[in-house]
Amino acid sequence: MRIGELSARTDTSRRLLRYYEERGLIVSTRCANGYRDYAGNLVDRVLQIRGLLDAGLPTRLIKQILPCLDKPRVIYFPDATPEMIATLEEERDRMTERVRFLTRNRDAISEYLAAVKEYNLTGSAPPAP
DNA sequence: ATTCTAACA
DNA sequence: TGTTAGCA
Repeated sequence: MRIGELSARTDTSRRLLRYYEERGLIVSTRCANGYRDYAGNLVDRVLQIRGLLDAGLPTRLIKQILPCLDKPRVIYFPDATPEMIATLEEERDRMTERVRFLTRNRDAISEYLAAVKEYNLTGSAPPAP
């Protein structure tokens, strides 16, 4: 598929897709006219990348752990330096904290919503506009 | 019509 | 990241 389709299927701008390629996060072949040609499996990969980026990981780290994200995770760890391991452990812990944060606020909103619904069912009539 | 590279009111 | 220019 060309960049337009990948962009639509991943809800990612073409500009960003070219940038990810420049960073070595994704690859593409070229058609005779010079247009980039992407493999279908990249849809999942781009989504994966966006998730990692959103979690706060820098592209250079993502590039290193990307092989572990593919279907056959039979990849060996060539350049798994202890520094990188340490950084990843930190990132993982930050993600854990974020999950706690999000879970807490999601639950708070759920309770608020439940309370509002209950009020509308039993409370008095709402003010007229 | 769509994509490409390069560059920045 | 967006946007724009000038091509192909």
